[in-house]
Amino acid sequence: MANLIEDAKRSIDELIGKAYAAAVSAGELPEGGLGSGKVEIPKDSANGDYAANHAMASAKALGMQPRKIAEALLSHLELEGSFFEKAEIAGPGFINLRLSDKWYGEVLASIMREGGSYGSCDEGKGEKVMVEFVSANPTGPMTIGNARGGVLGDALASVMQRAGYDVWREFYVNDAGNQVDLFGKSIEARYLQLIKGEDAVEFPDNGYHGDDIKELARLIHERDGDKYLDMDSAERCKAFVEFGLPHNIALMEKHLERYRISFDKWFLESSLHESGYVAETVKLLENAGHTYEKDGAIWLKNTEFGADKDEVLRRANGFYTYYAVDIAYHRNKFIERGFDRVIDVWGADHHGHAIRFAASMTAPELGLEDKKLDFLIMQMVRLVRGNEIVKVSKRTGKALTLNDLMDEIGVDACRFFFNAKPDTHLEFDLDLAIRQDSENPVYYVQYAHARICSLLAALAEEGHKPDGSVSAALLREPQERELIKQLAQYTDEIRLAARDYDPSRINRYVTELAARFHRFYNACRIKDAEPELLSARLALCDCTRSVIANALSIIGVTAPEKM
RNA sequence: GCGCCAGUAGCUCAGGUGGAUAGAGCAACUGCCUUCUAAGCAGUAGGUCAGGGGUUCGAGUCCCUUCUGGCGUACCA
Repeated sequence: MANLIEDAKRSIDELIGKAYAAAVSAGELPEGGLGSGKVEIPKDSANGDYAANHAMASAKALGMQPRKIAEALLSHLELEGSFFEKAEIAGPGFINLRLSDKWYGEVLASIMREGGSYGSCDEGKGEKVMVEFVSANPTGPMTIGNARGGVLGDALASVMQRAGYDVWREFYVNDAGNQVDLFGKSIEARYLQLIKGEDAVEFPDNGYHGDDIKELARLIHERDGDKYLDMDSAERCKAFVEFGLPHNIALMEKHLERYRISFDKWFLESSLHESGYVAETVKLLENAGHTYEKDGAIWLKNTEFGADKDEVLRRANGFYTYYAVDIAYHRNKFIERGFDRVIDVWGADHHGHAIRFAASMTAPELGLEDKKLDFLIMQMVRLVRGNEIVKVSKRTGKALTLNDLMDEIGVDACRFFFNAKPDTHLEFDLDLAIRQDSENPVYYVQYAHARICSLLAALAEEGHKPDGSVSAALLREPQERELIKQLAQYTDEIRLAARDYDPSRINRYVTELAARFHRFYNACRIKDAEPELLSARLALCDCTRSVIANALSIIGVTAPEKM
């Protein structure tokens, strides 16, 4: 559970606090306390490893010039035995500090000690969190948008697990409602076309045009022949849905498994209808006076909760809307299943719904005051082929599927590529994707890992093995220090990725880690080094290998031993 | 119209709650393999941070405004 970055910052606060007290006793600084200064890592390491602005922050309170304060503090700064070996004043009054061997040694020691759990922290304190993601309609194959939502949700869940949350992954299956009816009608049309000929049967407006629907019709016909021909349409569609949905859900499960995502639960929308939970939830809102009737439908007075418009809960035809079902579903998550926090990963095409829905969920009768509902809205993936924008739609059936994508560029590249910052639009060039081989950063990182593995193997043959201890005092080359500093950063990176719901930080982190390793590798020979130096560098390599593998496992990318 | 997200190098994107000279990868150019994996390293070049105001010691970052792009504003989900 080591976080050497935070430890170093805290240590500086303490050292400066002590220096201030000493300076006050010596009569060099006035009493009254030091303002709350901030410790930062300067962009340019010429300004030290850490920079403290305490002197500047308390200039007003102490009635002195920042540089004078800094000088007084510096003269009483006791660095002996600390994480720092040197301190100096720079610029308007920054106190810049340089890390000591002790700190570097502690970084490597904690990695060796904690192994695969290095980087974890207990920020989450065991809070029960559900991450609901993908939740693609089971009416067709998953698209490239699901590729993004998939890694985003999965990597977020991983990052939060490591940050000490008790995490649950869930897929919500929309196996009821209008889209499912349409799905049944689409299969029906294809089925009848199969028998009567394409021109003899009209295809429904807004129907699903994809080839997968034709395939379902073909499978049904293959199994049961003309059996459904004379059946009542509603009954026929019901039978087709009962065939098509499980078929599609199984396929999604299979493709997501290939994509290295496994859910704790596939939650069926239909179960909320069957148990009467939707009706009960709507009743709850009705009884509380939050609804009214208009044009035969039941409306939620959503403007009461600050939303910009009201919403239909039950349609004039007696069916509940997705909106009512969503309220019931989230009530179920919090109340029935006791999650403290729910994070829904949704596409930007649902952000309007997210805002209004969040408002609805504040209805006091739902009892969610101390619960937290968050939305991670990811922007759309824009598909281009060269200069041409490719429009995708599940209905028109032109979408590039997740599975096609995995075939073309591989799971590793896919997961790495799509783990991008959620709130930026992502441009995906199909032409580029096909030749996303060596220019893809995922290979750069994997290469670093493979390089270390083969190095460790080669040295093991000569009898050299990491022995679990290391003298950081020997690792004084700038490339070695930069590499160790990056290793130390990992814990903080996980904490921030979890806090900001931005697992793409890990991509950037691990790419930089690989870069620093490559630099170190080119600058520092390991094989022919003096025995003690060799041993220290070997340990550094082993730590790097461990952290690269650790970080890649969050993104869901493999760490190959050979390339 | 209103709302959400974005606009940073030729391209794709980083830039924790304002800090010192705005970064990386790809593309371009120049070097480095008889020595641990060259899928690598070192270096050069590339910028009015969309435009305009403002806040302050200090703004890519905060506020206002204009422009551009994406998405939303269904008795679809």
